[in-house]
Amino acid sequence: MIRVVVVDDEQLVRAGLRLILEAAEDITVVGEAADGVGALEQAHRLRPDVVLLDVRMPGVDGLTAAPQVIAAGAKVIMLTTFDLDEYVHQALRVGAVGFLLKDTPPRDLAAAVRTVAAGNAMLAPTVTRRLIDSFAERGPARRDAARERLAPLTIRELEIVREVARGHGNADIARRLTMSESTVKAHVSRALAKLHVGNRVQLAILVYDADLL
Amino acid sequence: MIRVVVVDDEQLVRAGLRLILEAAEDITVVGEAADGVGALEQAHRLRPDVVLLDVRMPGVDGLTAAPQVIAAGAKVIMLTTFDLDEYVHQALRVGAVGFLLKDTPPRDLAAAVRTVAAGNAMLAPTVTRRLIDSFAERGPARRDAARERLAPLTIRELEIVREVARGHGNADIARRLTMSESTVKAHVSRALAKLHVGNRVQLAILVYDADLL
DNA sequence: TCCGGCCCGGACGGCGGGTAGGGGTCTTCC
DNA sequence: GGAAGACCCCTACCCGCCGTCCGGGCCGGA
Repeated sequence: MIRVVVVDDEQLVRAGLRLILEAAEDITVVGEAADGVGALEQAHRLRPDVVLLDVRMPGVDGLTAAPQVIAAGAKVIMLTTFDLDEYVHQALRVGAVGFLLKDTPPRDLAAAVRTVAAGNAMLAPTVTRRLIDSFAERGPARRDAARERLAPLTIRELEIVREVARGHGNADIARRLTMSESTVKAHVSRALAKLHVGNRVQLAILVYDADLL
Repeated sequence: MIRVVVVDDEQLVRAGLRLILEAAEDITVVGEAADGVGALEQAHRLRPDVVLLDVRMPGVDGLTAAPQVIAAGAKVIMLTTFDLDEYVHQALRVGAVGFLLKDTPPRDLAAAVRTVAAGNAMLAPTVTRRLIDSFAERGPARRDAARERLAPLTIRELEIVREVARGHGNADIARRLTMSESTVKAHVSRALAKLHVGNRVQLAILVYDADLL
């Protein structure tokens, strides 16, 4: 049985959600709250599997409450009437695994709760679309290309180049890796030659593109 | 009526998909193909709204065919038995707006076709989950923070700092922006002071995080 | 044995970063 | 209207760090 808490400032919405969810035999609504504070309190006291959290609410809103609710051990599905980019970005960043519009059909809502409870994620189709778009443009296209370029480097060289990309000077790197500054210079120099770049900034750019922190 | 083409190397799978989709009254399967070449041919000839494309196929597989199918004006939903990260990344990068596993229930499959035809996107829950994860860690969190840090810079300083982040030397920058090398150095120096960083590599890192190319 | 990776030293030229200051425009305040 | 000040852009000069080139030594594996 999946235990759910619904949080919304409008009592009518809460009632509607409860009605929809209770209709499913494997879901039970164990609590309600009208704002972020109540949500957090219920999350700690009732230990629900899933919390449906309205984005906008008077007092502490859903977005600010979400991180702590998640920390309390619950999966969070955000609910909203409008899927503004700002909301979505922030919600997903703080760890929400669902983002639905309030016009979601009942059966999809129940399905979302099950999906999330199972450790997966569920987004409204429009949200999914935009998430894919933002992923595609920033995709791992350059990443693979950059890694290809970094391939000829030896282990040690790569290690030093990563330090370079962190913005450290040669002296710093020498200290961190406990070696002579001359050695660091030699490694950097050979890396520059292998990668056909002129200075350490371009070195850092490559490491950055390759996504190696 | 949503016009669909199904592409899979196994005839049995194609028949199954056709059966499922034809059961929906607003969907009609107008064509089938067994590989990427056939998919592209059908896409051009039949102009379907949606193409269901198997990832792995003998000959030209779905991933390589997808870009051209999309270019032909169809929405693409990728199908696969295993949701390997590599597949997902590549598929979404080339413009697929759906990614489903072959164990997707019939009604979800039809729903996915409708969703995609409406211009939105539909992913398998497990895929959505991992997409969110990769978004959260690489999200616009640092971007905004970095832009905040770069705020105190003047227009000109920012202009120069961006050149720095491209890996250009001071002399290069001076030539590009038609000013003295001394001037460039001064700007860089003041930028370093304002941002409280020690060298130009860290400067480049900030610009990179801020996503200003 | 030779080869390749990893480590070190020294010296040199050039680039990078700090400092000081001149000229320009705009606001503020008398 | 004019002076003071703030801010930005530009420049010249000095020095430390970076990058290169020359050495060389130590190890592991083909």
